[in-house]
Amino acid sequence: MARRYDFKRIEDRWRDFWRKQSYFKPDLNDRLRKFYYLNMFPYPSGKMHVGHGRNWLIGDAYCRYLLMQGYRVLNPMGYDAFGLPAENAAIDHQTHPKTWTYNNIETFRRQFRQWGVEFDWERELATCDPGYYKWNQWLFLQLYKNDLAYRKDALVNWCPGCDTVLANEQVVEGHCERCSAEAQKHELTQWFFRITKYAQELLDDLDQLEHWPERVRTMQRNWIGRSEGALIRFPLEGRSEELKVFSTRPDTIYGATFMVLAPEHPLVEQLTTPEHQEVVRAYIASSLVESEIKRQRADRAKTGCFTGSYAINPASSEKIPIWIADYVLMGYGTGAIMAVPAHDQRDLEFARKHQLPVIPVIAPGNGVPDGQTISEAFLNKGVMINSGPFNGKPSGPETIRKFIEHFERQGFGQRQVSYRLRDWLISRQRYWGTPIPMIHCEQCGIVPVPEEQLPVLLPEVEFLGKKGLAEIPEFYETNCPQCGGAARRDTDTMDTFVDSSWYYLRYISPSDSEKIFDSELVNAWLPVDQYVGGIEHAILHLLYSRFVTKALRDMSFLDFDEPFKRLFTQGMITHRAYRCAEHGWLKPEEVAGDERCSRCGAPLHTELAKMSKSKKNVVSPAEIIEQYGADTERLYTLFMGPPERDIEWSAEGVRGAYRFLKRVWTLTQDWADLARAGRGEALEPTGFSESDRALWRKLHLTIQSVSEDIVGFHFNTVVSALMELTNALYEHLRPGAEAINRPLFARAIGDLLLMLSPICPFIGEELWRAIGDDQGVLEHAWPKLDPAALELEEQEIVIQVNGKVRDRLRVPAALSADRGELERRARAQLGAKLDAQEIKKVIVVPGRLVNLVVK
RNA sequence: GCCGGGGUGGCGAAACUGGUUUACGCGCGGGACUUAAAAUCCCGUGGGGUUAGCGCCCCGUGUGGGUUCGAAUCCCACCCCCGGCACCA
Repeated sequence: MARRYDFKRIEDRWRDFWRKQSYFKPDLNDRLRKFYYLNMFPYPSGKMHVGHGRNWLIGDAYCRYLLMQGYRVLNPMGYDAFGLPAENAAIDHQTHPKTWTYNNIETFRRQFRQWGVEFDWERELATCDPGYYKWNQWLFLQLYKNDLAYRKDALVNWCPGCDTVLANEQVVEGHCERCSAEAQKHELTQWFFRITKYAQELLDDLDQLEHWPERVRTMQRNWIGRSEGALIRFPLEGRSEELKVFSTRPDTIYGATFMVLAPEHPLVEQLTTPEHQEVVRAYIASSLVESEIKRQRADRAKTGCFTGSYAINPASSEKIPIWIADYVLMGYGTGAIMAVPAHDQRDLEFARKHQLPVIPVIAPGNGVPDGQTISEAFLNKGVMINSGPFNGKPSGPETIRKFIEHFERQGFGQRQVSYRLRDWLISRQRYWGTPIPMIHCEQCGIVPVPEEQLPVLLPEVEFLGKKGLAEIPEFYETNCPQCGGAARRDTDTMDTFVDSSWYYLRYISPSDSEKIFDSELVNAWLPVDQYVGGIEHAILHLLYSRFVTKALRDMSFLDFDEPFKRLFTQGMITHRAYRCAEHGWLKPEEVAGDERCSRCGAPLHTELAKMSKSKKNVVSPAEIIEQYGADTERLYTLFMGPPERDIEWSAEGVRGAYRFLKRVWTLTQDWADLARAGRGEALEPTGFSESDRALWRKLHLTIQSVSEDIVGFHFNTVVSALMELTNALYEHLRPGAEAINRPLFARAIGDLLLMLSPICPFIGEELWRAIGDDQGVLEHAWPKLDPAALELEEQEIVIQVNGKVRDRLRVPAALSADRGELERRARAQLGAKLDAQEIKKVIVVPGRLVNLVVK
């Protein structure tokens, strides 16, 4: 009588069904129990593999659960569609980035449908749509108006592979994060966003984000890199200018025996005396040629040269030489330092190399160190020496504070906080991005495009390959909005991180052509209640979004401080990859039994890697769905391990998931008549048999743990709880139909199906109908926990001797909290074994155990 | 070097605020069904010792200590793995 589990027969029906229903389309005016769930929108890059699926399957399961809990769920979808990769791919595929991108979007839509992943499709957006990037430009203009966007000359990271500028964040260990080419330094005039203005708030507010993973907050803290210290002005010998330095150790100023400037420092030229000019110029030239990576290697020799000029140490009034060296970076602090070799390892190395004096100013407890001979800078606490009025004081924060007060009184320094965070460079010299809405006029200078003229459209040209807008006169030739004269458009496009820094706001009113978003609705629906995405965005995207939110708040467009209330970062799905020395990366089917190449028999190199075409270790959802169905992929993806962890895809694991679904299918189909009959009958716990009570309790234990675990993203334990309940049902049914309590059985199997549905919605809907309900699963309330069902009649109590389990005891629940009774029973049960031993102490944990401590 | 996370069976992993370690699944072994295989179902499965057998004993959550009647869980020291930052003054 049981029909086979034929997933192919059922899946399409439900795909169509969900698409027709309005479950996933909330009315935003209905704000009671609202929930804004958001996955980080994807870059449409061809086809998604099962690793990409994790994010969407988590989200879909979570939202289906929320719907059954009665939430108004907003879960929209869009595409981060601009950017370099689209352009590079378009070049490779001989097509236009637009064609390529929209084709991919179409593929993504098909894949979501296959997975059974639903969204509010009416809110779908793509950042490359003029209706979207218009507001990107508008945002730029607002930032510009508020002095948060500005232009400056900068030595920028230049990628020779991609022919464009990179943000600091896109340079990983000196290489382009995209194409791995070694980054170079170029001087260009570029647009920046003044994110540093918010450095302190971005740092402080991390403390409020208690529902963010600790490691993400830590990464952001590191990235912002706050350090406290002092800004100190050193007079220059024979000049009116001063040299400013930042130091976190102003207490060591008496030990500052020389100054070091970054080679790019603006004062270098003036400070270099004629007799040193040649050497200095040569040094600057050589250090500029050095790439950033090489320069930032800490183990490099400390090269540098003397400028010929001197500064006056404002504390000691000593004359000290000014050097330049490339271990001092122009981008941090003031680009110049006071060097205190006795208490800074880098300065010490430099001093030794160039025979500069070393004066200790903090002595450890055991005597005064000799500046001539020390080989390690002293960084610990001690007592101030050689420091004028500060001699004898203990070093430490208190003394640092006194030093700074001293500087302030003397007028040569003050407290200062410095950040590692730099302003956000957003200019890109490529085609496929949002044009920056600015016009350069010879007469009027830089003029913003008037808002009513937005969007500045990307020209519809035949794609030019690697060139940018600067090669398209039809685009850049324009008139000045102020004087009407001939002028030139800015030909840079924006970093795509600008596009993604506010898209979560746009979903609220995605097709509004009058304004960027509806402030009133945005304030009602945001912050996003739950944001989910990959850990790779821990810094860039999340920091930029936080910045933009704060900037918009300060411009009164919204009224909250942080965009994402909760954040969950899912781990990567990896897969074994095989490589033959002779034949390169191999597909799994080209690998012979004992990890040898099927062509040449050579032993293979194997590694666990992120799925990628190049390593040929991609698992395609289409294949899994063809063979086992979408529910199996969904189930396995959520069951394979804790979602925040990286994990290896396993073909055997997939089969296990499939086996479980078949068990649920068979169980339900075999007993569907009984379940249908039971649904109409009254459920009466007082009349339960012992076996009924056990099932009833198991059901409610399952409801309890499943509900908690979904909210906590512990989908792996959700699935195992459902497996346990299924096993319990099989067990319960073994004696045969006569003994079955029909309404109980109907309830148990119905609740099982309801709880399985968020994860496996196809089989859920199908079997839900099979047991006699004609309403959609999502129209049903989530099973309700009855705490009374969890109570036990009898409890098992562990008997321990000296903390080791020796026996067990069954007691009526009523007695399980009775310490005296438990002890009595434990002693009685263990009686004989104990006789020779003296019981020194008895510990009773009600409801759990009795521990007899014997001599 | 600094910061964060982690280390539990053959494998992926469970274990609530210290209280029965190893749930659930994979794999493996045995059995049933079958002419056979697949599929399915049932039983077993941390290591070692002991027993004819029921059992019983010892060891066991990276290592070494500690706190406690009792530690995967708390404390100290250390080792290893993953991630972030790092010549940032």
